[in-house]
Order: sequence, then structure tokens, then C-alpha cells
Amino acid sequence: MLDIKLIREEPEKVKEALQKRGADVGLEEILSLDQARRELLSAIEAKRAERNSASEGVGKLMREAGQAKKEGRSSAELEVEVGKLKERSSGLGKEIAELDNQLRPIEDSLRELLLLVPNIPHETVPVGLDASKNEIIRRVGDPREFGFEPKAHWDIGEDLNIIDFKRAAKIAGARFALYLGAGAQLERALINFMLDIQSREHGYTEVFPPVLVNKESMTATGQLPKFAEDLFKCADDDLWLIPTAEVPVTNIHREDVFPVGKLPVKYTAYTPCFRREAGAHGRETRGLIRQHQFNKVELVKFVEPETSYAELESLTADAESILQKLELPYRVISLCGGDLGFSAAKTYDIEVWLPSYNEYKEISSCSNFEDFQARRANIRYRPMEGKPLFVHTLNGSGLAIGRTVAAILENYQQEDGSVVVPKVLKTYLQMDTISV
RNA sequence: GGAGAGGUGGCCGAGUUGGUUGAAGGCGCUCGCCUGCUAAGCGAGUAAGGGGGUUAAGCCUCCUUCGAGGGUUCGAAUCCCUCCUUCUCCGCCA
Repeated sequence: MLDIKLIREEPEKVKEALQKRGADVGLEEILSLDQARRELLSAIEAKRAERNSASEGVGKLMREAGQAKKEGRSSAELEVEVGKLKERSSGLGKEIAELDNQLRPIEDSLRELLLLVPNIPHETVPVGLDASKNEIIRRVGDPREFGFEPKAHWDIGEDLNIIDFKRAAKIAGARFALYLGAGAQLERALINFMLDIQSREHGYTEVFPPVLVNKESMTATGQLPKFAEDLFKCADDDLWLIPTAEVPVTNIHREDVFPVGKLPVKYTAYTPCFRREAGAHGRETRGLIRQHQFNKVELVKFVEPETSYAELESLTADAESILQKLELPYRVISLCGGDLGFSAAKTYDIEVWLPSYNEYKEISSCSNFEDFQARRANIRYRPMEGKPLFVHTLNGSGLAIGRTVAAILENYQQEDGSVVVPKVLKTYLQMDTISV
């Protein structure tokens, strides 16, 4: 959520910034609602002040009247005054209620509209409206030269009998995977490996959160209200399946104020993730790339605003380190304005080389949300002096597990159909190669 | 799911015959005094959000908030209703 003050004071600047991401947001309605809200509020508050003082007067006079009676004096005059004040106060109460009834729908629609406004891109975000304008930041490692025709990971998986898409479809439907034997073990090994690196070497605190969350949590991180159709929802409860651990982990600190000196706070979490993939029909239907359920190790940071862009660089480096250790070739790109997610101010995607696609494929997305989520979730910190301020939140995949499995199978495949296990995983898997 | 007891400021914790209690007291924190240094002691300050005014920073003023939402009342932390949540006991259960 953007700061209403920013919209109020510099609407042109906000509009311009949002155009950078191709979002045509009608700020006019927001501005006029904001104006109406403040006018009503002033009127209501003036009347409340008046009513409060009248009510206070009632209390005072009643005490005086009680005192008078005790002393045997007449309290009749005072009681008349009390009656007048009560009447006045009561009348004001009705006026206030009336104005309140006008105010409420205005505040509701104002908030509704504000929740639909995306974040403002950072100044370093490349200009452009689609993926073709994304900027390549760096490449690490070279795609391997195969001396044979490399297979796609879904064929490798089925040939080695470690991934079964047909049975997964029978159990649940399209876009699900059933891992078997070494495949299931590889998935589990990667989860452990990534959590170990991020928690032991990079200082993230490991957490394991709920994977069903309520509406408030989904709203805080920006999935709701706008993207409900991308989510799985429980029919009889206000519970939603998380599309990423970002949701429950960021919400750990919803409504919190971090004490002085506590930041940065860093978490890593493994969770399954659930996405409806509405609108993705026919795209990447084969293999592990686009699933309704997939595993992911996530990195989440809460930081002070001044440091957030440096923290984005280090968070991205933390995610990259996994690919380096796995010796998988990848590149890092900076998303242009039009390709940016709703809540993000800046995003680096990390893309791993996939021989079957003959291109780099997203395996991690690392973003700085600045105070966009913090404002929605009311997450603040206490600076050395002054009032609490909103933190900046960041997160990134470190990494998506299924896509990592796909990358390992494809990049480490041998001509005989077996797959060599990456060096760093050998102790986790207790095997050197996966073969039939 | 059933029964009972709670949910108050950064933390702990008073406050139920409704009325200077936005909230005693304590802890913590900040500033000052005291002190050879530290500790102890003394004094003062210390919630958040939002409106309006004014300013160079600052400040003034009003409103809202005692789990959330309704209700009663001139007036509610205090009374009533609904919901959420925590704890204890019972039931159920991986």
C-alpha cells in the first residue's frame, strides 16, 4: 500500500512512477475520496469535542447536585442544567452518527482502492513494459556442451522411474508430480541442503510456518484482494493455501514494532507452495516447471529503509550461492517496470540454464518491497530517536526445489541415461549417481 | 467440541455501585543531579494512529484506540450481545 500522503501531495509523481510499470491507476477517485474523508472527519471531530465537553459537564453538575443535597441545599436548578446538557449532548450524538454513516463507506472504498494500487518501481528499475526489456546483470558458469542429444527432465525422470506424472494426474490432476525413490530423496536432500546453507552460512533463522493462512495475512503481503483467483481457498473456512512462504513468514511480524537495534531480522523457511496457475493453461504443461504444488526454500528479511537495497544485493547473492555450490550455470536479470510484481519496488530474477528449453529459466525471484508490505501489515521498528517507522521487507527464493531438480537432472545427465549427483549433495543423498 | 478463567501502554500489572483514569504502581528506556569510576540513590520525561493550525527544526490543539465488532447511556476499560484468541480441566485425535 502506498502512503496516502504521498498520493495527496505528489499525485503527478506517483502517476508517472506507476506508468513505468504500465499500470494506469485512477488516482483521481482516491484523491477525491481522501478529500471528502478529511472534510467529514474534521466536522465529526468538532462535534465530538463538543459532545465530550457537554458530557463532562453532566458529570460535574451531577456531583455538585449530590453535594448540595447532602448539605440540605436545593439541587433543582442544577438538575435543570443537567437536563439541558443531556439534551444537547444527545442531539450532537445523532448528528455525529449521521456523519459517521456518510464517512464509513468513503473510508471503505478509499482503503479498497488503495489496496489495488501497485508499488512504485525503484529508480534503478529498467524502463520497459514486457520481459524483453529486462536487463541482464550477470552470467555465472557456462552451459555444458553435450556430446549427445540431451533429454528433457520429464523424460529423464520417467526413464529413471523417479518422477511419475501420470500417477500424479490420477491422484490429483494435471500439474502435480509424484516423486519416487531417488527422486523423492533428491527433493528432500535439496530442501535440507538449502536450509543448512542459508541458516548456517548466511545467518538466517530457520522457521517452519503454517501453510494455511487467513485473509489478513494474504492481504498484508499483497496477494489479496487483487489476486484471489491465483490462490487455492478452503471452502468452509477463511483459510487459504500459501503460494509462497513469504506470506506466513512476513506475517510473523504483522502489527509488531521491532526494538531499537534489532534489525535486520532474517528468516529462511521451507514450505510447500500452492498456486492455481489460472491463466497459464497450456503453458509449460510438461515437467516440473509449473506445478500446482511445489516445494521452496524462502528467504525473508526485515530491514531498516536505508539498508534495504544493499540487503537486496546480499539476499540475491545468498540465493545465487546455492546454484554456485550445485555448479549450475545461471544468470541474474533485473526486471523492468512492466514485468515487476504487484508489491515489488525492485526484483532480480535468477535464471538457471535448462538444456531442454535451450534457455535460462526462472528459479528464484528476489525482491525489495520497501515499505509497501510493511504499511499493509503495520510492521515497524523503533529508530534511535523519534517515532516508530515502517520497516522495509525483502524476500527471495533460495531456491525453488522442483525447478532445481529439473536443472540437476538435465545438466548432470549422462549419455547412458543416468544422472551424476552434484558434489555437494553426495553426502546428503549417499549416492554418486542416479541410475535405473 | 463441552466447562471455567483471562485478553489493559515497550514489558509486568492495578482499575467492574459507569463520570478530571489515556489509564495507579513497578520494570525497562531517555535526560539531569549526585558520585574518583561502577553500582546504588534522587528528580524529570517516556503509547500509537489520525484530523486541523503553525514552524526553519519545533510546537499547539482536537479526535480515536484498554482483543475485534455491535448495543445500552448525556457519558463505557468498566454494563449487555456476537466473534477472535490465550490458559486450565474434560472429550477427540496424528
